[in-house]
Amino acid sequence: MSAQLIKPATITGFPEYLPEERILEQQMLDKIRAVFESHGFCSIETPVVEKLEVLLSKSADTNKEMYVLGRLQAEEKEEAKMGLRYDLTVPFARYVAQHENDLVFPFKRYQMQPCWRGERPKLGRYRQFTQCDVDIVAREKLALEYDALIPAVVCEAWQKIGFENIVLQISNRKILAGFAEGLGIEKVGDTLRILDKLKKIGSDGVREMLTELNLSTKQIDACLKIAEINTTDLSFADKVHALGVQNETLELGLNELTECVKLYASLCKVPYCVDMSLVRGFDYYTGTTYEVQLVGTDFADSIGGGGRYDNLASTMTKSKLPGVGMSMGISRALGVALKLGLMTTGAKSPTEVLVVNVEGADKTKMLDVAEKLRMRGIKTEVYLEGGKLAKQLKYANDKKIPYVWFDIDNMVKNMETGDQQVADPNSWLPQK
RNA sequence: GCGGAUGUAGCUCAGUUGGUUAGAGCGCUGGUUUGUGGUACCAGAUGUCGUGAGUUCGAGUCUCAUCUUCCGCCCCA
Repeated sequence: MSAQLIKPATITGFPEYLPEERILEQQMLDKIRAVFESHGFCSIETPVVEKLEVLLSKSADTNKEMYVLGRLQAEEKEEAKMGLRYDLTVPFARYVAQHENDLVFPFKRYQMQPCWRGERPKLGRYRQFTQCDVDIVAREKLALEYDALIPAVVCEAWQKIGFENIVLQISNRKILAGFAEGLGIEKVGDTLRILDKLKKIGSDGVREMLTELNLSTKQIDACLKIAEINTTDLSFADKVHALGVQNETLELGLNELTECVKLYASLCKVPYCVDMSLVRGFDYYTGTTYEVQLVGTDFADSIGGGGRYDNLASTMTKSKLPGVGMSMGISRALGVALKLGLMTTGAKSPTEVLVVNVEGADKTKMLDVAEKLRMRGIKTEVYLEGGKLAKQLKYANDKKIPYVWFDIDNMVKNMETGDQQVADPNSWLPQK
């Protein structure tokens, strides 16, 4: 009779959590939300699906591992016209362009939703992952101060959810771009992309790739020199100037970054590191760029990043809508933290109190006790079916429920210490 | 998509030069303990050895194919 059982399995890269992991994630999301809202950011959500023309509007790079969507009933040759969002920034740009007349600027929003990329999964890299983005978008001109505010808010959020040991990497694309221009390099974009790999492939690898780009040895030497600049104070500007390249964009970038870093340091105690090789993959960034890195672990990838984008919506509206924002890679951070033992899971349910069914107990009274506790905000469940007390206590223990209530004599048992004492359901409070 | 590995109980893994009933720890179930869990002790259950074919008297062990997962590249949270 039994046909071959289907092996229950998720598709690699699409994470799903056990209750205790999900509780951790929920707690993180709640705390992040609280931080964002404390700074006045409002929440929006956008559809998981966008038109391909929107998704590809700012990076026509079809090399990006993007999921496209079609219907099973579609005509055979019908071309895919929609896809799953790749990040939250591009849909946000569309949102702002579309609803421009209904929004109040500068528009401050946060968004916590999943994104999809068809990449090869590995530790901290998934095909579906949740991002928490905060962005500020203005009309015409967005003050530079916001470039400092955004990382301060994001770093505060990271700290609130238990990532104390982090560093903010910061740079400004105008510096590297202006520098390259000043050197007479034509393929500025490609050059920056290669320099971004410095930490990963080393100076020899970068030199090799830049040589393939037909840069002169002199140009390559200069590029490597600037990309290797790495400071934890404002001295980066002097170090860049010492390389002797003159360029207007370069100067603008240095001034912006100096102002930004100064303000950031006064807003936030999370250490920063000015890293000239930081460019980031998305080509829509036009100025400040950030990455958040875990320190003291083997995990080298960033857990978040972002930057300033002055023209993100330019393909969708004639209005000028400059913005700056950052993204927190919450799935990655959680996955890595659990894997590296930076965090451990706790309870398997939100229950704070389990009302147990002692033999001879009055079920109405049990439910009444539970309701009294709930009315005061204490999360309470009732072991209605009864049975052996040992089994009920094991249930509480397995789920890591901190308190058990014996309604028959109004005793509360602390499951951690084993202490038991008489309590009044109208006034008792769990110790947090 | 390309390159390199991996695959044995729910989990982490052992399994000698192919040899008969495939193991450990953890977890799980039950008991010691008729109102008290978590510790301890005792007992027990569990596997088409990833899948399919081949070599062989005999395959978890060898060969081929296929799939899966993992690690790089690409890309990036």
